Order: sequence, then structure tokens, then C-alpha cells
Amino acid sequence: MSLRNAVMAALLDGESSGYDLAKVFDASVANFWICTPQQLYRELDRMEADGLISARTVEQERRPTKRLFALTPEGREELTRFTAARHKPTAIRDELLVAVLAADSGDVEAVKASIRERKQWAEAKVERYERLRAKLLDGLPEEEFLATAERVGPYLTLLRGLSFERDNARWCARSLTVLERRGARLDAAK
Amino acid sequence: MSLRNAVMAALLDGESSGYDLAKVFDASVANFWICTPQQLYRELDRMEADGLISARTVEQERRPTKRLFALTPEGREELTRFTAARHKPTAIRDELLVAVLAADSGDVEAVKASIRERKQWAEAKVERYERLRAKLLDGLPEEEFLATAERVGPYLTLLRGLSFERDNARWCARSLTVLERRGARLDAAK
DNA sequence: CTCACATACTCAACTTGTTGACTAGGTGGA
DNA sequence: TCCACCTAGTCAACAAGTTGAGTATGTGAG
Repeated sequence: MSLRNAVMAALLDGESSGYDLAKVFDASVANFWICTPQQLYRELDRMEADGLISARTVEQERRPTKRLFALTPEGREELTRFTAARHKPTAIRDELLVAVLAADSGDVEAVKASIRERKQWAEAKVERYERLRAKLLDGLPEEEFLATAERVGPYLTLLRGLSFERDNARWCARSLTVLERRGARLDAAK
Repeated sequence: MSLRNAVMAALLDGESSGYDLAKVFDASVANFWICTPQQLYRELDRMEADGLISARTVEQERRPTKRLFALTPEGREELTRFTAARHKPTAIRDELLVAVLAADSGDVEAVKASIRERKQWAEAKVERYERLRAKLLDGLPEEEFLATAERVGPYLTLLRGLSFERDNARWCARSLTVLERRGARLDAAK
């Protein structure tokens, strides 16, 4: 049920098409939630059926017709109810960690390569999030932004995504060092 | 398909019953993967059908009969193949973050309460992981352990879980400060 | 003596998330 | 002119995760 709420949270900024939502998700909500366009469209249909959002069809010139979705009062209520609910903690659920767990009796070189790849990916994400952060702050010092902005939710969740990826990159670096040192030791023992 | 591989990684330490695996999962793999017993038993059945693990029934006195599962050579191969594969990055996927994203137009007090609760939970996890870490190290300095231990996978994944929860707690603290300061400002404006 | 908790599972229904393919027109560059 | 990419979706099949309930016995605390 969380995708629903993530979509509604995204619609707080105003009406949007499914296609645009997919991009917004990719660009901002993706810090902590990801979904495919297919999932999004399916969910949007259901949400409309449940009266949480309303859709209007907009014909465009030179572009396919699109449907714009907006939060209904019921949707807004539902979202508020959701914010008031208790939320279960989650785990990381990362395949790479499963691979590292099994690395000792698996293909260590391949695991190291995966970690290196992930490290680069995480660092790229960090840079992207930093740019997004600068854009959100719009030149203001953080404290001033936080005191005056209409919404701080997007900023706070961005911070979480940012520190998550920083942490990922750090852990990757540390794990690589450990695995490389062991590799050297094992080679020396041969 | 990752649950399969997480189970196989857990079976690297030797034969185990479904019930025990559930506990092992809860205690160590849970740093980065969680699953319910039902999911586990279902997966074990499938894995046995696929020849990745073998089961033997053990009758016990004063206790229900149990089935012990062990990795087969095919399972070991499959696990090695998995470690050699590429792994997609994941996002956090945390309901609490969805709630924070929507907090500005939701029930801010309730969200703050949720963050406080989560902070405590994360801190408790950190303590638990620290204890687990001390147990794994068994009195050795980290570098010595890493150089001599048979497996470092469990230690490295534990580190990831540990820093994830530390990060969670830090973020919770920061978010609370921000939301409380805003609350004060908005009250003053009334 | 009862009640909670531990062991050791099983079944079923349901919701979410993933994967791959498909439609159909418009835009921009070599 | 062709090819790639952008807009704006849709459909179907399947895999994975969640929820709730049920079975049956044994142990230890109050």
C-alpha cells in the first residue's frame, strides 16, 4: 500500500501525468522507493477506481493524448491517515550483500568486481543527490531553507537517500580493502 | 531468486532445520534480508525440488520431528554462479520515508512520533549488532580476525547492517530537530 | 494447575513487484 | 531517408512477499 502513498505524496506538488510521475519518481522519490512505469500505471488506475485521485484526459498537438492525475480530497485524507499510522522498519534487501555473504566460498574476484561497480554507482548517485540538494536549497543556507520552505519532506528524504549512498560507497571501499588483503594473503600462502 | 541464495549462504555453515534457519535469518541475515517462516518453508520445499538442497528427516524425543537441510553440490555451484552474477542496486523502500515525504501536509505530530519510535528501534539494533560483532571477533582485533577467519562474508554484511542502522538513527535525530524547530516557528507565527 | 512460550511446521489467500513485449505518433541528426 | 530516441502509454504472465490462521507437543514459572 506504500506505492499508493508515495504517488499521493508526489501529487502534493500538483497534477501530473503517469509518464511525468514516472520521471519524478525516478528523480526524487527514487531515493527511497523505486517502481517501474507498468506498476505506476496499474496503481494509478486502481487509485482512480478507489477515488483517491481524479483523472482528466488532455489532448495535445503533436504528442499523444495524456491523462493528468490529481489528488482528490479523499486522497488527501487517506494520505494524512497514512502519515498518522505506524510504519514497520525495513531491511536493506540487497542482492550484493547476499553475494558478499557467500563470497568466501564463491567467486571472490567476481564479487570484488561487483563491489567496485556498485561503488561507482553509489558515488554517481551521491553526486546526483548533491546536485538535487543544491537545486532544492536554491542558494539559501540550509537552516534558512528549512525555516522558510513550504515543504521540508522532500529535503529530508533526499538527505536520507544521500547518506544511504554515501554509506554504501564507504562500505564498498572497506569491503574491497578487506577482500583484497585476504586475496594477497592467500596468494602468499600458496 | 535472492531468498534462495541467502538460504544457501546460510547453509554454508552446515546443515540446519527450517526452524533454525528462521532464527539464523532473524539473527544475522536479517541485517540485510528479512523473511517470514512461511516464506522460508515454501522456498526450502522448492529448493529441494530443484535439487539445490537435500533434506533428511530426524525424529527426536520429546520434540517434534524435524527436517534438516543441507547444500547439495548443485546448490553450491548455483550459489557460486550467483556470486559471479551482476547485482542490481536497490533503494531503501521504507514506509517511514513516504510518511516524511508527505509530512508537511499530513499529521506532523504523528510522523514525529513515528520517527522517535524508529530512532529507538534503530539504536536497539545497533546495540544488538555491536554485540554480534564482538561475538564474531571473539576477542581478536579486527585486522587479525579479518586475516585469519575462515569466512569474512558474515562480518562484512554485519558491518553493512550496523552502519545502516547508525545512519538511520542519525537521520531520525536530524529530522526530528528540523520538524521540531519548524513546529516552534509555526506556533510562534500563530 | 494453568498459562505462556518454545519447537517445528503447514495451508491458503492475497498483494506487490518484475519482466518482456507491444502500440503509435513525433523529433532531430547523419 | 533512415535510425534512434522521446512521449504516453497498455497487456499479460509470473515471481516474491505478506497476512492470518491452524496443528501438535513439551518445558518452566508462578
